[in-house]
Amino acid sequence: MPTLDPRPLDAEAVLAWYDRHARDLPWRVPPALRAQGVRPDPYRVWLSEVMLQQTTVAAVRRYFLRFTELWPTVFALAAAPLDSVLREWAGLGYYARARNLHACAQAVVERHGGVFPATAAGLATLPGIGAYTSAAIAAICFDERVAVLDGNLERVLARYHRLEVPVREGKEELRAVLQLSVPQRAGDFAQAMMDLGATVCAPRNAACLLCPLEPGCAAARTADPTAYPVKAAKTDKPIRKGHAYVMRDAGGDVYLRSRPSKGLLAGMSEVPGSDWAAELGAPTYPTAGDWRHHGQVVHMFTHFRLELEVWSATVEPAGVDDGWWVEPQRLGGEALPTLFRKVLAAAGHG
DNA sequence: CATTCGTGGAC
DNA sequence: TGTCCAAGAAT
Repeated sequence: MPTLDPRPLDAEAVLAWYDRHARDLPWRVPPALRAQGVRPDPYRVWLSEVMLQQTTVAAVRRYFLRFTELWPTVFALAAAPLDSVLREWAGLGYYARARNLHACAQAVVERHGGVFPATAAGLATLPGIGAYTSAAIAAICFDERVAVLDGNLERVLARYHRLEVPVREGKEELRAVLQLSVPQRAGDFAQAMMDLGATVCAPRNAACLLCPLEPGCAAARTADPTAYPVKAAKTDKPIRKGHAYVMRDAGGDVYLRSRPSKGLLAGMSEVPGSDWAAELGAPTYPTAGDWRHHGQVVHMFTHFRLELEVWSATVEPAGVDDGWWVEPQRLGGEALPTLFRKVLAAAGHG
C-alpha cells in the first residue's frame, strides 16, 4: 500500500473557520463560550455521540431533546426502566445502541460514581463506546489530543491526501496522519473537522472555495474532488419475504409481542409473523379469524430488502398468549420499529 | 476482519 | 423509484 505523505493539516486555519462557522447544536458548547472556560457536560456529549452513530443530525435533534428532558442526568437515565428507553428510541434505528446506552449509564453510576472517565482509553471500556465515540468525548469534553476519526474525517482526509484505496484499507494510516495535526484545542478541532465534512467537504458536493484546507488539499487540484474517497465494489442486497399478522380483539385492541433480545430489532415490539426467507411460504395464521390480505410492505434494511405480506383479522384473545393487547391510540407509545409501524398502517392503523 | 446491526432524506 | 449514505460498535 502506498504510504501517505504525512503532511499535517493547518489546524489553525480550521479553528479560525470554526470560530466563524460552527453549527449551533443543542449538545454543543460554541467556541466563544468554550474559550471562556465553559466545558460541555460529558453526559450530554456522550448521549449525542451515541445517537449520532450512523445517524444524521436532523434525525437526532428531537430524540436528544426528548431524552434530556426525560433524563437530564446519567443518574436519571441509569434509574430508568430499559423498556422506557427502548420506547423512546423507537424509530431511531440500530437498537443495540439503546440497550448499550442504558447499560453504559448504569456502569458509569455503579463503577464510576456517576462521573464519566476523562480519557479515551477509560471511556472505551464502557458499553457502546468504541474507537470513535471514546475519542470524540475525550476530545470535546477534556481536550485530550486524540485523533477523532469518523465518516466525515475519513472523507475529508481521503480527499486531502488523495487516498487511492478504499478507506477501510487506509484507515489506520489516516488516523496516524490525523494524530499529527491535533492542536491544543482538540475538542474544537474535532468538531470543526466534522462540521467541515458535513457542510463544506460533503459527500456529493465539495465546496473547495470555502474550505480552509484547500491550500494543501490534493483532491482540490483534480477535476472532481468528490471522486474521493474511492469506493469498494458493492454487492447487491438479497430479498427476504414473509407474512405479518395484525390481530384485533372484539374491542379493536391490537396484539403485540416482544422480539428476541438478540439479533435484528432486538428487544423491540412487533406484530406476529412468519420467518423471513428467500421464498414466500403459504400464510400460517396464529389463530382462527376472518383473515384478510392488505397487500405488501417493503422495507429496506442495511443488508437486505424485506417484503412482508400484511394480514389482519378479528380473533378470540384466548388464541394467543405470549404478548399483550394495545388500544390503537396507544400504539404510538410502544417500542415499535418503523417496519412494524408500516405494517400497522397498511392494516388500517396509520 | 467481514458481517450484522435501521432509518429517513437527498438526489 | 432506486441508490447512496449519516458524528460506528459488537462480534
